[in-house]
Amino acid sequence: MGRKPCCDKLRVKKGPWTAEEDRKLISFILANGHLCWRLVPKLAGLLRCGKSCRLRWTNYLRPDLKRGLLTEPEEQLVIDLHARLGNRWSKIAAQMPGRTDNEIKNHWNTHIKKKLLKMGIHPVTHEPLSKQAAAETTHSANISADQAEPDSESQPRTQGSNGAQNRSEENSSPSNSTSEGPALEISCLLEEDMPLTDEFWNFLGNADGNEADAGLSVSWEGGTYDWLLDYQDFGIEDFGLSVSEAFDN
DNA sequence: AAGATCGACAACCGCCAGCCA
DNA sequence: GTGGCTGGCGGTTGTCGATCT
Repeated sequence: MGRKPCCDKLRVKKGPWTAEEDRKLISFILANGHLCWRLVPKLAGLLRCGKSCRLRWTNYLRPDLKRGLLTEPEEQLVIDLHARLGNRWSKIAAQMPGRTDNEIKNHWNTHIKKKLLKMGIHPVTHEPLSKQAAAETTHSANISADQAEPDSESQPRTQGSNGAQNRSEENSSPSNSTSEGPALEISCLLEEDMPLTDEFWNFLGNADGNEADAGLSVSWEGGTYDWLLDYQDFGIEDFGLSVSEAFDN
């Protein structure tokens, strides 16, 4: 297609972020907002592509992120939402303040999927496995145990038939074939997306040289932002301050 | 104690949608 | 209407610590 890469790959660093890079990114974004992500690494003095900066910020550095494993109620919510929405992790994450799509996706793949299989529930259709097995017996006999794991996600990846395309297929979620049980319980949550993100960015916008206006007085002079880096380890709740409270002030 | 294997999660890749000139 | 650019998404891979042999 001749599309230009999002960055000059030859001069871009890849791999795990260092504490120094994190500091630079946090410092820049809280001082300026993210402007255009493509410009962020340049202006912040980072040898990363804008995309990488955006991911690092949204998935790891954002101060409103919760850290640590999903709680039981959160896990149940993920299962319910997945039953209704399928692999639309961003939509699922939108219903769970402080959690990212990446985090939920990882947790699904490493924990919940196995948990559901153990419980005899198909992780994709949310149907009982026995029912699913009956439907698949015609072609699963020769497949190894791993491959036999009923999982549409392990189909050969054909770009264009993946999640990106699902986004334009509003009713492609597995819930179409399931009973309404959990889906009804959460239907009220799906009326509209959580507004948290916008408020958060408004907050950052206010931080444009005048943090006090945002209700949170943060000193960036002299690089005193260690408190923010600490969120990575403890989560914002551990400071006795919820994000919504911060916005309300 | 050392190497092999596994599991969890951070990060990357490639695609699409939407915006704008 | 068209093409380029950016942000955002989901799938996949890479890395590293934990556990096992």
